[in-house]
Amino acid sequence: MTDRLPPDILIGHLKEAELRVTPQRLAIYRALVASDAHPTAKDLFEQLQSTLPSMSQATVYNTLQALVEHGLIQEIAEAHDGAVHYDAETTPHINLICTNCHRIEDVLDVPLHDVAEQVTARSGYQFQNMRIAYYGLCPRCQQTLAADQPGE
Amino acid sequence: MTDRLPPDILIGHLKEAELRVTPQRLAIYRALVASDAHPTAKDLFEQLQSTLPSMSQATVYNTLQALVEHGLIQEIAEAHDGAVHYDAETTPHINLICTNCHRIEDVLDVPLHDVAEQVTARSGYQFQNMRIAYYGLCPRCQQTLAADQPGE
DNA sequence: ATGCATGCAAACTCTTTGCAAACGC
DNA sequence: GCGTTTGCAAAGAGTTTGCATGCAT
Repeated sequence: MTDRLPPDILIGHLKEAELRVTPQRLAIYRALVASDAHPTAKDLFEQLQSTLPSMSQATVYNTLQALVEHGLIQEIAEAHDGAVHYDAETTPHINLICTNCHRIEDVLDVPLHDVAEQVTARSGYQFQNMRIAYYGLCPRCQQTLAADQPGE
Repeated sequence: MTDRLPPDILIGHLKEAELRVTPQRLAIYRALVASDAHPTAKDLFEQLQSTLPSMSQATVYNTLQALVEHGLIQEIAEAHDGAVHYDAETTPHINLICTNCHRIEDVLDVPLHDVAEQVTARSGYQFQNMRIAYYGLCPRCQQTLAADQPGE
């Protein structure tokens, strides 16, 4: 778009945040950016077992915490499953959460600035971020449930 | 406003939900409806210690779970403090979350149906509920932080 | 070389569960 | 009286912490 995109743009993000570039951090960050499943710390830990067998759970938690603090990723706690999920998409957007299968999808193309501006104007808060959790049944689960319970 | 409000409207809600009306349930439900602080289970437990000293924490957790399942209250997990907060306001609205003092306020008068409709149309999801978390600095904390750190 | 990051294990918090006694309907 | 709800205590899950070793800068 502007310059060429180096293959290690994530390394650049880490350096700009003044975080040391360790293999663990880079692997966690890469896995999260590559995923669209909004994984938990445990998900990432298990996924990276094959690549970094010696990595500890604490490192995953510490790293995710560091990335959040430096604004590189965001937390999602809206899944109501007791675990914090993470999201590499840091701009305000909508999370679609299926109350049956508990998957989380992103909706990036519904504009939210109007809502944000209205809230800012009325509340006097200084805007930092916004997250919308939309709870519903995904199309797949609608069909499944309709088939299972024809009466309801 | 419309009719007279009977003092035990909450009892009616419990009965409509086919939940037995126990002193513990009523006290928890009342405390939550009366509060605008979006308390956690532990908050409610501690608050009700003086009224119901024999009540156990498990009862608070069980009761809140039952109230959520029957649609009388809602969970808020967006505070990112590791605990689930609860809200007696069950219509879609915006939660204003101060990232400095961690208080949660409601914004009830910003319309959200447009956003909900757009998402429903694009996603094919069957709408159930929506929750908006707006993160920012409340006016009080803006002043406090400005005074503490004049350079930033 | 300096000091931040990692790995390990224990600790901590929040929440859930099992079971007997108590209570609402 | 029947079946749900409570209270207690223990267990469970997710996350954090302390400290010595290792590694990025």
